[in-house]
Formats: sequence, C-alpha cells, structure tokens
Amino acid sequence: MQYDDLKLERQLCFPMYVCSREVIKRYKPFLDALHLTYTQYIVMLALWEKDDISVKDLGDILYLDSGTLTPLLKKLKAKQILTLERDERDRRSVVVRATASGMALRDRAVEVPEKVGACVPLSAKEAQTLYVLMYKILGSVRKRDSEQA
Amino acid sequence: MQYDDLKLERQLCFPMYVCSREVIKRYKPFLDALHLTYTQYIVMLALWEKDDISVKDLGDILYLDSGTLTPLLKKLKAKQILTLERDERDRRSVVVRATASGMALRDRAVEVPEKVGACVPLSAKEAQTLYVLMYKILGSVRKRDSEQA
DNA sequence: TACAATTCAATTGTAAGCAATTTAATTTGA
DNA sequence: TCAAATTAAATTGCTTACAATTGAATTGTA
Repeated sequence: MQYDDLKLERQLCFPMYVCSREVIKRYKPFLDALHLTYTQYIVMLALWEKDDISVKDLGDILYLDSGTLTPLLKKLKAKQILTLERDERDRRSVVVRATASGMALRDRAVEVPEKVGACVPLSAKEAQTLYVLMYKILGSVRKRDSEQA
Repeated sequence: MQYDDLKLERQLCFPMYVCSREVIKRYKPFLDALHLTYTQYIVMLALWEKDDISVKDLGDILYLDSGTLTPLLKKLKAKQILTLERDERDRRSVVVRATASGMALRDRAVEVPEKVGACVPLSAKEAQTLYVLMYKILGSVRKRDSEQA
C-alpha cells in the first residue's frame, strides 16, 4: 500500500522513543528514594565520573544544552549536592562540583543500575547488541554536529 | 571499582534516551514543513491507521496518557486536522477523527520516514535487530502494566 | 435496583527539552 | 591593537511528559 511506510509498526524511532520513556519510568521508584529525577541522576553520574566539569562539557557528555542544564543544576545546587562557580580562568564558563553530600549520594545510587537492569528482559548479549547499535547511531549524530561547526 | 556500575558508558538506558531525542531532532526539518511536532506526528500516524479512535485507545497505542494527549489533541483540533467528539454510546469516551485536511496531510507525510531513515546509519538488518530488541523490552513493560490492573 | 468500584477525560502542578535570543567574555586576525 | 567573530551560560517561550487528582459516566454486584 502506498502509505505502508507511515505505519507505526514500521517506524524505528517510535519504539526507541517509547522504550526510553518506559525504561526511565522503571527508574522512578529507585530514584525517588534518592530524591532525584532521571535527568538529575545522569547529571550526577557524569559528575561522579568527572568532577570539576564545566556546564558546557557536561552538556556535551549528556547531549543537553544550557537551556535544560541551567535550571536543573540550580535545583541540584539548592539541594546542596553540587556547587556552581564561575571559572576564574575563563569567566564565560561555570564549573560544577559535587559537594560531600553529593559524593555521599553515590553510595546509595550504586544499587540502582542493577535493580533497573533486572526490570529489562534482555540477556547480556542482547543488551550488548542494543548498546552497540545505539552508539552507532549516536556516533553519526555527533559527527554530523561537529561537521556543521 | 566499586562504582563501575554507575559509569555512564555502562548504562543501557542512557544511550536509548539520547538516541531517541537525537533521532527525533532529525525529524524536525521535515515535520516543520508539515507544521507538526514529533508527538503530533505519531498521533497522526496512529489516526491514519485507525480513524474513529478513542483518546484511551490512542493512548494505549502511543503509550501516552490523557494528561499529554488532551492538550495536544486540542491543538490539532485548532489546526483543523482532526475532530473531537463525545462518544454517544459511552459518554466517558472522546472519539478522535481525522478531517479531510488531516487525511490530505498524509500525502505530504509519506516522504518523511524514508528521509529520516537516510539519516540513520544502520543496515536493514541492524535496524531490524534494534527493532526486535526494543519491542522485546516494550513487551515486558506492557505485560507488567496489565498485570498491575 | 442501589451503590461501590471502575473507567475515562480533563485538570493541576512539576520537570524536562529545545530553538532562539541575549549578554558577557574570550579569541582571532587584519 | 582593536574590532569582528566566536563561545558559554542564561533567559524566554513553547511543547511535551507524567503523577496525582477530580468529576462524570458506566459497570459490577450484593
């Protein structure tokens, strides 16, 4: 049929969009206990790996812009789990740092991935395949962005 | 290391979340031409496949609730591409129908999937693998929801 | 039949996302 | 050197998402 390409079941983006949202919902009970939303959680993941990071670099890692990050970081600052300071060497930049209480949160977060993983019915091998394919897509996305610049 | 599970590169949800958003961005130029957002677009995909559908059934297909759909459908109604009417047989329900101009939009939308597909660097086989894995996750999500009810 | 439970859409309030613009700071290069 | 271009964060405005609640309609059942 001439409209077959428009069938929902033919779309690749649609299950990706739904899957992402549904899996994020699985995080909710565990993240509620930490008083974090999913986006706040991945910001903390990035920060736990690389402290003393600029908003810009955080955005590059998480594929988020300052329009999303600025208000979110202000909320996390209000929760006292991170600090925001102008970079003295380049005053355009703002440096994000986890506080002691932000670092302490890490010990409670460490259970989260396994608990959520248990909700996703893929074998290790399937998960790995999915992972590789998504990063293949992301690789092309990032390349395209840097080419435009 | 004891915190290895918290590394961003170990997460499965994170690339899914980013991938979904980045691919949706690829739709933007094509959907702008149709004056549709991505969510509005998938609502129309569902409607083109199954007209005369309740908000509830639309939500089941798209994994969206009335909190998202109600305002979105009102916008599409204002654009005159669909109508919203109480179901006379069950006045709790609201029935969604594409208008003539909503159906006409389908002819312009038919190019979209191919154009976006060209932006995603996966072979047909890889895309199929990705598709199967995501529906495997969604299958378990849906089952869990219906078990709760 | 009554009435309790359920269902559906709508509403409310909160938190993202993101395009586009603005402002301040830095870098480039003529 | 100094003006133009670039960069970074913040802001604005708009559109989702979604949990929780509300209110109206329907269903199930004692």
